[in-house]
Amino acid sequence: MNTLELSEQEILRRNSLEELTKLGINAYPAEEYKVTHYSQDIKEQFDPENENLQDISLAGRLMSRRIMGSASFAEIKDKQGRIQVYFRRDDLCPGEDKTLYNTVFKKLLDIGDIIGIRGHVFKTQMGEISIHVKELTVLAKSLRPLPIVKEKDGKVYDAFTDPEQRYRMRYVDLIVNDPVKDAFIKRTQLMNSMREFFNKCGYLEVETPILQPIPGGAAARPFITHHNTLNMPLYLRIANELYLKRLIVGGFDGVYEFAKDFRNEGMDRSHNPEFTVMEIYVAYKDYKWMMEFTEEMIEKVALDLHGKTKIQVGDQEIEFKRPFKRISILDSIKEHTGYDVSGMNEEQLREVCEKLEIEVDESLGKGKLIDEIFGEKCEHTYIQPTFITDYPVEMSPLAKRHRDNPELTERFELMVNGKEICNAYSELNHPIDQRERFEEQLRLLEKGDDEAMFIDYDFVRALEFGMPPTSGMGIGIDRLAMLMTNSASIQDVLFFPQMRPEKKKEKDGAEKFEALGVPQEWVPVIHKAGFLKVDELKQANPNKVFQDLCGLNKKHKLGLKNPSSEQVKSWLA
RNA sequence: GACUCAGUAGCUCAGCUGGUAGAGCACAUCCCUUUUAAGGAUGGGGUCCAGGGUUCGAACCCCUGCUGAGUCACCA
Repeated sequence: MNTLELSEQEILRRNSLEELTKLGINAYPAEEYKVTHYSQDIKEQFDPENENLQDISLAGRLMSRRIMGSASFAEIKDKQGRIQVYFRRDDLCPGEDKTLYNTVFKKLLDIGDIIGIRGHVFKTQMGEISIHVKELTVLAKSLRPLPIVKEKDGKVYDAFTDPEQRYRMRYVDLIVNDPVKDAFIKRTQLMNSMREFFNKCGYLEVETPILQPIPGGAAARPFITHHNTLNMPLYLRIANELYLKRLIVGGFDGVYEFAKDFRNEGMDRSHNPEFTVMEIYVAYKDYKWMMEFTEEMIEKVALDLHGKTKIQVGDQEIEFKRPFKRISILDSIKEHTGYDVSGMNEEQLREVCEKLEIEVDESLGKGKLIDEIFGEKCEHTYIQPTFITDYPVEMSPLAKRHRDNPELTERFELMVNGKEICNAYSELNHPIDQRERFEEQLRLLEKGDDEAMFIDYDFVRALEFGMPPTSGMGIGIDRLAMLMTNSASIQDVLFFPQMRPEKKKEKDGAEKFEALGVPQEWVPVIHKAGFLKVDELKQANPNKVFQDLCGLNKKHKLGLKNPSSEQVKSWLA
């Protein structure tokens, strides 16, 4: 890489790396570095009375430095957090040679470098538990400057906030913004908590195909890919429901999967093209049982993560203590709009939508119309966890008909903070009914509903062998993680949210410039001057090019022999 | 996809009605043996997102594009 492409600070760090090498120090050593303690443990365990922790070693990233002549303070960040370390020249370098302190530590190390230290723990006059360093080892040199974030009394200064940079360079975000790490740790705890809950019940964690010939189990636009050997399209799964139910047919009584699903739809702060859903299916249960099971699971998650059930989300306090409120979707609509839509036909529903000023288009069937009304007028009002139950059969092609009303299904969704996070039913196990419902979806598809489900005949075949009565539930892990970590955006609970690729400026290579007669060593300088392509250079004013090049040569002390203005003119000719 | 806002030093941000770019932190040089977003002095660092236009003159005004954010649409 040509130094012209680097910032001043990057050049300095590369120079420091060379200096280290010259001193015989490998800035990227191969050996294991023995770590005996971590920052937080030290702070908790140190007892000045006992004079414990008198020979410890620790490794991490250098986060700040305060150099005062022959003594210095620095902060090291390891997996547990930050701890202050104290360097004194004559303790680090007891002999005549003070290079390690004067040169290596003070001049050649930078914020961001990864080092290992050995020494004893003590308390400073200011009362901060610190490590007095006797041995210093360079473990990895950092060649790029880190954003410097400072904090005092909980107030953060110069925070690294640009969302684009934070998401594109999550590693930097994680290094400098401490709370970011916590959210991701909580996310993993959340999944562990659920897993523990399911395993205790004896349910089996399984894996099912991500590449599916028929994208079933949900209504959504899939990603399509192609398998070369089979020479057929394959879809990235939008749900794993149909596969898990096949396993119930096969005789497993309880199966669950934490699944990455993919939907080729819009992106915003609660949608990412790939996201994580947990789906669980339990034989011989119904949706009423599943509601209780879900409550218990979510309450447990809240307790495991926060030690309490009341959790702050934005400016709302949400109480996850059981039991949650329950209301049927039709009652909810009646409550919020005054309209009793039960038993209405499509036309009547359209009229209601019109009166409520809800925009609907021709392709919508009965189920979708009801869903529109609910989504528009009711959904956002459910801040505290609420089960919405008994959805119309048209919008639930995989759910069993309600035991009391064949127009409805035994289904519930859990609403929290105005959003759906969970969806469950008594699973439809009547193969003939299932086939008919799929066929109804096909009619919707033909009508223009591009989200209606595909027909999966193998799934119907499985049902024909007989599936026990089963209840299934799916929960959006990202959405739940957002709630549990008080994150406003899904991007805050995904390490690497989907982004547009970074654009690299195209530039012509050296050979194209050399063809004009430009000496090779001048090509990077021309690039630096802003002429990335031969055509751009040719259109430029030769005098300006000449002056720019000489200027850059001087400014960056490149030590090149300046071309004559005639030579420059000849390049552009 | 529509609308709104934003893009200036490594980071956070100023920059008035258009007049050759500023601060804090970071960085460099020097001084300083328990400091606390710790110091003091001095200094270096910029394609003001890109491209066009208006103008004697554009970081600033206009147009187009790129990227991101927000609102909406879409998303059972």
